[in-house]
Formats: sequence, structure tokens, C-alpha cells
Amino acid sequence: MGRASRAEAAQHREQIVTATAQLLRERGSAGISVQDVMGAAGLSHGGFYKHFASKDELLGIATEVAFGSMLADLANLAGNDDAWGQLVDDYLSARHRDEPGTGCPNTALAGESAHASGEAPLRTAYADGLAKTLESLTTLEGLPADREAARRRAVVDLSTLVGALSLARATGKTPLSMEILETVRSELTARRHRSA
Amino acid sequence: MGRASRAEAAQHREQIVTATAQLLRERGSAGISVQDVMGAAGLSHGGFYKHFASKDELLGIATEVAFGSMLADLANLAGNDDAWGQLVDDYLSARHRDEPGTGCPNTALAGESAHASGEAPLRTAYADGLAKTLESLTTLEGLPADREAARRRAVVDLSTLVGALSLARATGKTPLSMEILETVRSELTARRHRSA
DNA sequence: ACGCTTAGAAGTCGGCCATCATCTTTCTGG
DNA sequence: CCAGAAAGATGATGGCCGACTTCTAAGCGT
Repeated sequence: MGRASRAEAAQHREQIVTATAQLLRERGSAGISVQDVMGAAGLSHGGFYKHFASKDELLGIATEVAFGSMLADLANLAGNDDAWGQLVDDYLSARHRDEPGTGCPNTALAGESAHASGEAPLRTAYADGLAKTLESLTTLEGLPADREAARRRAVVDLSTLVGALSLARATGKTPLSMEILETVRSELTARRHRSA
Repeated sequence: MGRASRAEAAQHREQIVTATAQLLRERGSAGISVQDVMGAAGLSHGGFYKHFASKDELLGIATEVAFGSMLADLANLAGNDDAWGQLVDDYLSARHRDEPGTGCPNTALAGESAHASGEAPLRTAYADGLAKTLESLTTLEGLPADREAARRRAVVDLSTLVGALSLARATGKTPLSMEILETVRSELTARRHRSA
């Protein structure tokens, strides 16, 4: 294949980023190679550096994209009534546990960000995404009146969601994994109803 | 150097395992090489396979050791009154965030276990360690009477602790990281006092 | 003391990130 | 409209580092 048009090239770039955003959440940064992501986009590995300066740069961009789609889903949920119940049920579902590639980057990429160096693009993208997640959660579930209380509750609830999903994923498809999901799910919905 | 005596060899093996248990929690399995762990024990990389069948086997053993010391610490805490407050303060401290190598494997190795294959020694060791952690937490904070409620609370509380520490580590030494630690810490101690 | 076993050291093979020469095709200025 | 220039993609290549195997020599039982 010779050369692609500008539109095609842009599309290729988007495919690379999209594929990386998924593979990164599934396997982690060490689990994917440049060849992997180029192959997923249907391209050869050589042209990668016409699109990105380094693998690290791509990981940062993919992290932004992953957070972007997740925040969009969260915003869509805002209109729904009982948005909180929906959120908890989806987040702590067996489906979300088994499909990290399309799931919440706060959980899937926490370890990646922790191991990345301080200046790595992935780390800054993660910090930005987490901050936006907390803002969105705060406005989602909090009344404007007691905004500070809503913020605190958002921090605690997100911690619980992320921790429960992490533990469930670490144990795979086992009874213990299901116990964690179900216990936290019922406890979290009950707690919200109590204070609502 | 030719060969070491049996006692020296056993000591070498223990050094390898201990160093791995720390490095694994700090950098993750992909972040450490056989050369790294052998170098940490003061040896050359070649002799590794006289001690372990594979890197995966070592990671499993190191995971067991990490959980073992952590469970011992947890058992020591049981005698103390206000063990819960102690636990929360230690777990969500800046020190624990910044020193994963000596910290809780439930958090540090959750992502590793999630990415490992179903039969990997690390994964089975993690599942076993998590189960024991939950049992220990259940007996620590629950009255024998309502054991089921104690178990449920242990699951939720551990999820919250693991999630908060994961998020704090992902954001490093930033104001957001401190906010997460402090918010969850105060919320968790308050919740316990309320129900005690 | 002797040979067999075993711990350790050097070597091997493969994969990964990044680069380059080359080719093909698309933009662009006259 | 068209030729030169540049961009996009390819396959080969380099250098490096990884897990694992093969050689060597020092302990240990008899």
C-alpha cells in the first residue's frame, strides 16, 4: 500500500487510539506492543511514528479518550431518575468486571498510573480524568446546597466502587468475586436510599 | 564463584523471595526482571532456575509471602482496642501510599492478579490471600452474634480502603491524593463509631 | 578421597521500541 | 493541469533487554 489520503490517515490514527484505549484497559501498558495496536488498526508497525512521537504519548492520548467516553456515559446517566441505582448496578455488574476494555478507566488504569513515572502522559491524563469524574459524580448526586458533603460522598463512593471492582477482577469468575459485587452493590444502594 | 553451601543457598533463596515480594508491590510483575531480583540478592541472573521453575512460580511464592506478613500485622492489631481506628489511619496514610513495597498486597497486586492468566500462581495466591484477609477482618470487627453482618461490612470496608489507596497512589503526591486519603479516613472512622 | 550432585556464571534466542530506505500516492504552487 | 515535493505506509534493521538453557566448578555423601 502506498500512501493514504489525509482523511484516511486521520481515520487510521483514530483507529489506533481507539484500539489502544481498549487494549490498554484489558492488558495494561506492558501487555500491549506497538505491533499489537497497529495490527488492531489493520496497519503495519513501521508507520506508527508518523502518528505519534512515542508509545508513551499514545498511551496518554488513549487514556484521555477512555476517560472521555466514560464521562460522556456518566453525563447521559444524569438525566435518568434513580441515576445512582443505575450507576451502581452497572458498575458492579459481572459484565463490567469481565469487559474492562470498555469499562471505567479509573479502575482499569489506576495501577498503570501508579507505576508510571511522574511526567508520563498517562499519569497526567489519569489525574485529569479522575478529577473530572469526581466533579461529575458530585453534581450528579449532590444538591447544590450542601456541595461539600456531596463532594465528600462522591470521593468515598467512588473509592468503594473502584475497590470492589478491582477485587472482583482480581479474583475472576469465582464465588468470592460474585459475593463482593453483590454485597457492595446492595450495601451502596441501601446507603443511598437511606440518606436520600 | 563456583557454588554455595546448602545453608547459603537456602539463604539466597529467601533473599530472592523477600526482594521479589517488595519489588513486585512497587513496580508490578512487568516492571521487574529476573536480573533485578537476582541482583537484589547479590547474585548473577543465571542461577535463578536452580531455585525456581519459572518467573511465574516466584511471583506466586512472593505473593504468598507478602500476604503472610500483612496478615501477621493484622493479627497483631487485633489485641489493640480501637483496632479499627488504627487500621484505617495506617492504611490511608501518606506513608502507606508512598511505600507500596511493604504495604498491603490486596491493593498493590489487584491489577497484577487481574491481568494474570487464570492458572498463574500469583492469581491463586492472591485469591487465597484476599479470602484470608476478609476472614481476618470479619473476626476483627464483628461480634460473633451477627457474623453475617460483620462479613458484609468487612467486604464493603475493604473495598473502600483498597479503592481509596489505589486512587491515591494513581495520583501520587498531589492535593487530590491527600483529599482522597483524608476524606475516606474521616468518613470511615466516623461510620464505625456511629455503629459501634 | 572420589565422583556425583548442585549452585552459580556465561551464553542463546526471541521480542520490543524505535529508525531508516524505499515506494507509492496525494497534496500544492505555478 | 501538472510536475515537484512531501506525506503515509511498508519491511528490514539496530540495539537493547527479557526469560530461559548450557557449561563450570565447588560442596557433600560414601
